[in-house]
Amino acid sequence: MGYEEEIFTVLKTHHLRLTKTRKALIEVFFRYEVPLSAQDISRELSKIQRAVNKTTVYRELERLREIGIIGAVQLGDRKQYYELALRRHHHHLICLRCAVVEDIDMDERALLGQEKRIQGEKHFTILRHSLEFFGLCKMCS
Amino acid sequence: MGYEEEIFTVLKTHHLRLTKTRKALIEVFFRYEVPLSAQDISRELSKIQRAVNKTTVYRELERLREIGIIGAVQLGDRKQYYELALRRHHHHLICLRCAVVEDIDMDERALLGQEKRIQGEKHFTILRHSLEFFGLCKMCS
DNA sequence: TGACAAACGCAACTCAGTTGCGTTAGAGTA
DNA sequence: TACTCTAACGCAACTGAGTTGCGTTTGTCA
Ligand SMILES: [Mn+2]
Ligand SMILES: [Mn+2]
Ligand SMILES: [Zn+2]
Ligand SMILES: [Zn+2]
Repeated sequence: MGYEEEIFTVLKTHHLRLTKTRKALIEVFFRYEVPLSAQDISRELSKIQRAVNKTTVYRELERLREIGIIGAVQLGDRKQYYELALRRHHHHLICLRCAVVEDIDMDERALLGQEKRIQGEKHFTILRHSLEFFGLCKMCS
Repeated sequence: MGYEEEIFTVLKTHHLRLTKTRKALIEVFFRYEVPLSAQDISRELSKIQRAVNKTTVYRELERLREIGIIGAVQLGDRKQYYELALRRHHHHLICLRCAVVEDIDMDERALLGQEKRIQGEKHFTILRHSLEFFGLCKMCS
């Protein structure tokens, strides 16, 4: 079963319908590898003649996040960004000048070790972490 | 020279005056070890009979950030938080249920190694990183 | 094909932060 | 101490991201 089919199965188990809007919105995430904001989504849907009200976009993003299809990312400005949660865990490089975003894979074994230590010391259950790198991209530095 | 005096010297070199408001605002940061929002600052200033207009708070926070006295932190909600930049580099544990925030120190040697590798591979100049841990605190888990 | 809940659009709203502009007040100088 | 210059301040109006309530439409399943 491909990723898209898997997603549609997840929707079904949550009694979420496969509307044209929802399908188009999920496809937007498949077409971009960078985190997208509500406005990004709106713009992309308009481009393909599937314009929707912004309330729908926000509600949809929240629903997809709740059921784990997308995940929220914070890139340092006041917006929420989202990306497909099925991508393997990774972090981002964010250019402070041109705002370009790049996915970054890294060996997190040391980090997971630290998490384990912190959980023990602080009696805090760590569920997730956010790690983003800010700086200047090739073009801007 | 103590920290406060050092800060006041920095202000002077940037031609920033030592107003009652600015002094009180900086002292608020010294009294709390957790990141503070503009509203937190406003509330604390009101408590000590030094209430100021919110525009002043926002402008002041931005100025202090520009000259490096405070640094911005993002804790997952839509607000900006700030803390004294003179604190040694550290990260945070954030409880997803009660929102309590705790400073966390960790060995970042492995992380700095990864940064070096990324800089080389991606031709991206990393200037800073944000690393926050989300989960459930002792009381909430 | 009918019923029912999910999805949708719209307008009005909230909340964090910003802008323009006129007034007030530190701080260096006379 | 008074003078001057500009940083700092308050206020009102605004912006932009996201939210809410509610009435209407549409998918899905029987
Ligand atoms: Mn990504
Ligand atoms: Mn801290
Ligand atoms: Zn760049
Ligand atoms: Zn808690």
